[in-house]
Amino acid sequence: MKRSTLNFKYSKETEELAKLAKALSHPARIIILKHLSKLDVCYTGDLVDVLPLAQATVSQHIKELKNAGLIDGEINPPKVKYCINQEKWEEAKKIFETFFKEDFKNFSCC
Amino acid sequence: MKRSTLNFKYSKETEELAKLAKALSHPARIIILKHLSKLDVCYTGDLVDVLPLAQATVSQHIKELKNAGLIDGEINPPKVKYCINQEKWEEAKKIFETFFKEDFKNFSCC
DNA sequence: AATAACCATCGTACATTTGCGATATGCAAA
DNA sequence: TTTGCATATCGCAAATGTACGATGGTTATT
Repeated sequence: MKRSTLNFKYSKETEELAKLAKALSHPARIIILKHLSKLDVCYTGDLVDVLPLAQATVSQHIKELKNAGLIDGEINPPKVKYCINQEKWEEAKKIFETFFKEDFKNFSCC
Repeated sequence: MKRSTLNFKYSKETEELAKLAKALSHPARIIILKHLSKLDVCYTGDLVDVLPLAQATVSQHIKELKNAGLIDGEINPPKVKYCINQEKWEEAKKIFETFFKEDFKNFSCC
């Protein structure tokens, strides 16, 4: 997609926040993360059971969470075990915290 | 879109988090929110100046943030003044905080 | 070797998002 | 009244996201 301002780059910080937010922007992916946070182990089949979606679709959502770095998968055929990536999760937490910590100077704007 | 499980509903909480995350899922919208948090007043033109996008596109992103409830606009022709909706902002903050506060039971999973 | 179980990936269809130029609106100034 | 300014909205094109059935690969079981 074209940019009206040439060579413009969003900051790494901004890009990362947007990317993480996008990973969280679908209810199914929220459910997956919540589910993973409550179990010792978790297989794809477990997730298919708690979601109103076909196996192929769940697998796709899992893939996106992996791409965002929020979860890891351990292949143990014929099953695949998933879990939250602690390090990335803490990073995400901090990024959102920082964002929402912004001070307001416009208390009486609108 | 069809659901493989009939009558399934995501919880209000989950839906709201996903909705807010979607609002934050584009770098331009992050910039807009950050910019608004730093100024007493802010007009559409100011935002067009700091973004690599055409006026029509910026206007569209503003509209989405309004739809998410995160910002308010005060029409004052020919300009429109924008600001962050404090109440919604605090609500969003809490929702993300709660989500990231999840305890982990799978520390040694993968 | 054949079968079954679990899961990722492919191909496809449709919906949504993103972006832009053009146009419309509403007010202020000339 | 005409002009100009700031902005929203429209109409369109391209890109991306969402969902599914079908297929294929890997391992365990028979």
